[in-house]
Amino acid sequence: MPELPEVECTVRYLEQRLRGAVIEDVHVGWSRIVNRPSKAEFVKILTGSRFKSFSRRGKYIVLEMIAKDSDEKLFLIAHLRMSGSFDVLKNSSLRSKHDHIIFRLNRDRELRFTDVRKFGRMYAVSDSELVLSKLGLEPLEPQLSVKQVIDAINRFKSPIKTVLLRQDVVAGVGNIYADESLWAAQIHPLTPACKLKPQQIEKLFIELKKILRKAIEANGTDNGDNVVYGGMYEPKAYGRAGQPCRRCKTTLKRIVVAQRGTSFCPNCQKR
DNA sequence: CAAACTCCCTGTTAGC
DNA sequence: TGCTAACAGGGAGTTT
Repeated sequence: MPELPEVECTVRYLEQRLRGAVIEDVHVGWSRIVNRPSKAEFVKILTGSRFKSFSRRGKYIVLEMIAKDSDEKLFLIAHLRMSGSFDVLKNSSLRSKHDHIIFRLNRDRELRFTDVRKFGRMYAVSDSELVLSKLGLEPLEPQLSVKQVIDAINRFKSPIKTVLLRQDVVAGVGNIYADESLWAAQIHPLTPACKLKPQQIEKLFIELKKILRKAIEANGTDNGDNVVYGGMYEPKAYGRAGQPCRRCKTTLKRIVVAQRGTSFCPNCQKR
């Protein structure tokens, strides 16, 4: 499932391929993916618009557009959820049965949104905050301080993994990088967040940033489900239950936390 | 208020 | 072999 690094890679991919491109037509094959406005409005607003800037907030892809005949701001925002991905292709190339939204572009190209599970969501809004306002701290934001992270995390008594997954606390962390950072910081996923010492949270924060940067460089994690662009990040904990810990050789354990499969090392991630 | 559960989807896998 | 049922999982919404 795409998380912060995979989304970041997608944004870079799109920026490379879509700079200056114009949307000539929009085809919506599965309406539920368009969250707001209505399907008809979505198509109408975006037709004739031009890509202006490319960014990311948490797991959201934020594309600023130049509207066709309006001075109002316009953002095309997308969330890949479980299995969504974007591709920019020649319009003559073969379509997949899971291509649910197709933006026809100038120069005989198409931006295609493919999503097997159909959980992905798109928004066309004049103010990006309408979609992004509830998001929490941006982990790779350079100005973000350790104190801010400690304050954000320490007030919860729920398990630290549950807190890491909350997008309104820290944005962009999902199941993969929650397990990875907890393993790296040697913290048990069920540790109540408020019981963590500031030093532990600092370590967790530092490891999380390291892992996210490394994963971005590696083009993300390839977990087979969604097609990311050849992700080469190799998880140390995520998805490795039953296999030996890379630090101590103990067999990694699988438990369920917040309805999510969780792998950790029972030896070096003690409660 | 937080925590737990439900729903949306379909490919994959386990079970019979 | 071929079928069905369980399962996974991000996040919004609902219930506890």
